[in-house]
Amino acid sequence: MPRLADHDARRAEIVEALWRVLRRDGIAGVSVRTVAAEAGLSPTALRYYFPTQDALLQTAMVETVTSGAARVVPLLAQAADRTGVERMLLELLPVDERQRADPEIYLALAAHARSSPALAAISEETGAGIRRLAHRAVGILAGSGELRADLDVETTACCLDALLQGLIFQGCARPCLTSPEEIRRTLTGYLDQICCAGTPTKGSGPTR
Amino acid sequence: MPRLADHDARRAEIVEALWRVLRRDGIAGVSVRTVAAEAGLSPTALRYYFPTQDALLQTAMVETVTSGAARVVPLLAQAADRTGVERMLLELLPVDERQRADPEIYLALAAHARSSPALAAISEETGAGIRRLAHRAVGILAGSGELRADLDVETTACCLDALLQGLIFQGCARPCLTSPEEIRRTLTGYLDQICCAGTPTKGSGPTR
DNA sequence: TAGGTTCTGGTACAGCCGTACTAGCAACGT
DNA sequence: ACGTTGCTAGTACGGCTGTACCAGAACCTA
Repeated sequence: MPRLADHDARRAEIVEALWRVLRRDGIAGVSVRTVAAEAGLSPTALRYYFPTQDALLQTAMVETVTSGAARVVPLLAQAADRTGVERMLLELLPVDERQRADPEIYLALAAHARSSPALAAISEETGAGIRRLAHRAVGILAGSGELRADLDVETTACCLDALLQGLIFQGCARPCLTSPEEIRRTLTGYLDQICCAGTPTKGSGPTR
Repeated sequence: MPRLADHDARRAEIVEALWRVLRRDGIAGVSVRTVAAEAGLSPTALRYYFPTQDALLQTAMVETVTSGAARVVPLLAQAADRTGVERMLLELLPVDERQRADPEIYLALAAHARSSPALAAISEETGAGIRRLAHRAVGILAGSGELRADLDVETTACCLDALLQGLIFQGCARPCLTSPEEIRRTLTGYLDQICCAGTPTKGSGPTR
């Protein structure tokens, strides 16, 4: 077996090229040829690794989601109070250039879901994941006693879920209107709303 | 001057055809030909009213936004307390089939903004409009004395803004996961959170 | 060195895209 | 009745799309 190139590494390179094109030109700019050119390959070479365009888009979206999950899950595991919850949730939001990529790609592909049932399924599943995350977050706050006693856990989790998705959407679709600082401030503000006033959480504010 | 067809009516028909295609097949299914066929016209006839595809997309998006605004603005004008605010905000969310159309179209076009600066501008402006609306809503609650005294108006408005956009995104992008009842419940739940517990708001408890 | 496998570049095919042109139809003013 | 004008259908062009085929280069094994 000659020319044993690392297939997974090659696929990763191609997916990253797709991400670059996607962020630069939107989903409309993504084609087999443009992505291949971005990756420095011929369309045929790309097709060797991804037999069809839909497969490419699918793995690109899955890769994006798992990338985000890889960042969040460890933080979730070690989060035990509001400070930990806030740190974890911030990792999900487009608050800096590095983290901005994932949601942007995710949104672009989610919008394309009507054209591809596979993408729709991934999008739905991602949404469910964020919802679970919101539930876990509220559960942690309830467990640590920081959640206001008069709040329903279920409803609060739904609110947090919607808030997160809204911040993601705003931060990606309208970066000019929504600065990272504002995203941080809004998340902190909401946690202030749902947490007991007695708990001194101000320390979690200045992130710098 | 013969055959004096009502241009505006014709344009409206075409825009509605575009909406139907957009909701059925996503932005990828929208082309001059498909929209023309949906409207029962030849591509040439369509081109007579919209000289270019971008113009068509632009007016479709503007029309969507103004359609939503036309529903919300009167409700905003007469909203003086939480009940009015809630009614107004519900008009903005995809809680029934009729109202689902606007946000769906808006989202699809917003996602396409990277390919068209004009769409991006409209999208940004729409976002600013929703933000203003959130501010007005919180302002009304503050004016009626229903807003919790310990809450910052500015921060609460940002939270409400993000929550609304999140609900819109969820309701449109993942209708299977987010039922209209849940959207209503989440909005009510959030208003419960930011309003004084003392104020007896209708059905603010268990929605069913 | 010969053989066999993995990989890649070039080329080709339909098909759809946006846009443009041109001829012709329908209706109104005169 | 007739020309003028508003409007529409047909057709065509170049370009880009996804996909497919095929010859050949690169490399390991023997």
